[in-house]
Amino acid sequence: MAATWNDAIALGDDSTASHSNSLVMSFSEKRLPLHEVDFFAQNNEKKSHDDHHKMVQHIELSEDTSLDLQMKNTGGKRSIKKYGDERNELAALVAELHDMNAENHRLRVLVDQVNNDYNALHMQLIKLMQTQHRNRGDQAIEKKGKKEGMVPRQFLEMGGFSERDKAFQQYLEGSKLRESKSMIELMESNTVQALEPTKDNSSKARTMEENPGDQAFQGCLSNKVPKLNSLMGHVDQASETMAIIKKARVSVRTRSESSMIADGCQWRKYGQKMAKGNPCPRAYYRCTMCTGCPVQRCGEDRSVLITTYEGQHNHPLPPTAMAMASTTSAAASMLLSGSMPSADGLINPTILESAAFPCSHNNMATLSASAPFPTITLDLTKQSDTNSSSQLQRDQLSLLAPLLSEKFMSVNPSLTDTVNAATAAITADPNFTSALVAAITSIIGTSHPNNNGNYNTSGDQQCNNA
DNA sequence: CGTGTTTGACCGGCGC
DNA sequence: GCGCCGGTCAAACACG
Repeated sequence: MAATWNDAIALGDDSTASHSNSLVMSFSEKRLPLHEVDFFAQNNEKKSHDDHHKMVQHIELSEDTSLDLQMKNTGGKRSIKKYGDERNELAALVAELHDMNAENHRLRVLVDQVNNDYNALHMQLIKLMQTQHRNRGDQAIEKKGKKEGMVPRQFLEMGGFSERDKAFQQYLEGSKLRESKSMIELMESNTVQALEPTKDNSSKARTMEENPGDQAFQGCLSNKVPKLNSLMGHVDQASETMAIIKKARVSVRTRSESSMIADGCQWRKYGQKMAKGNPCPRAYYRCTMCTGCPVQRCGEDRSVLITTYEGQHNHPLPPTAMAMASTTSAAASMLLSGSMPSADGLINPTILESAAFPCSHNNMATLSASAPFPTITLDLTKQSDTNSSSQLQRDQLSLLAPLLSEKFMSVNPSLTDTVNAATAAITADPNFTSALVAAITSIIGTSHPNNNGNYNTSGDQQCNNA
């Protein structure tokens, strides 16, 4: 990584007087990375203004682990000096460098493994929720969600990610890689077991107590075990989580003459109310592409159309609606992940409420945990040009959906402060929200000519949900 | 006649 | 307990 040379190395040109680029490398008491050494040589080459002379300085490790500093001059190779006194020290540094590289590689493998495992578990959780969601009636779920309200923290978040972070942090604090690996494996096994409602949780807890090697992991869970157990014992946890997802809202603000947003879905108006403080009526729509689809929304204000998506489609969507649906769904998932309570309890809603995302030049995405349900708002009204330079197509927008989730995960080093994590998910990349907004706007812009505010009622879209 | 919209009534949550 | 308000229901109506 870095070399310490106490001796001044003078590389003088001995052939031509014009090539007086005496490279004086004074590294006394100064550590320079290798790339800086190389840059130093190249910079000096530029100063020479001599194109015929190409000087490449490199450090190579010979078979006897000696380190030679060589200079290539017009193809010639000349050994400058050997530093026998420094040989052992440099060799030790190189060995250390190799060790650190190997350790770095192991860390990369570990991180990749953690990410892969998390993704796999995430998919497993989604499948489980979908399965349970199909088995149970939507009405039962809605009633359940209404009665029980918010369920603390997504289950996978509790058992998996945050604990893995702790394990990784413990590794960084000096513990052995093997220990953290075993911890992670243990966490994953517990997470998987937690996803299986048939497991005996008490026996699992007993096993953890009997195993002294799991003390660390148990300590990690100590403050969360009540919550964990309370959740693990419930068969309806997936349904409850599904209810939360259904209640999470993604709000899109657009400027539109139409009373509806043309996003490719079929909407049926089932009510209209005059909202207090708003002269414009608020209309309520349901997705009619499938009976029982939980996605609903309302729009208000004539100049600024506010479309609020609530729930997730439980049926296949046409390509025209896929992009918007997947994006809003991912945004809702991200919102839920970020709105989950911390270890100290529920997040103070005012924190989320004030968590405005300073994306780009203006706040285009805002988080709101104001009652009754957490909402993420994408403000497209500040987009001056609906056909922005991004011009993302629908399929490209669909790629943004997993990006939303990945963004959240990648910048989520610790869930002890989930608000910061959710905020960082978007603010980490200033262009991300801009691209998202541009993509949604492009969809709206391209959809209008076909729909003209009236959605197709011909029923050409099939629904496989009986 | 089928489908979608309109609109007043109804219900439940929430604050005072 | 009461009233307000948001959300939903359902009958009446409109339209192709």
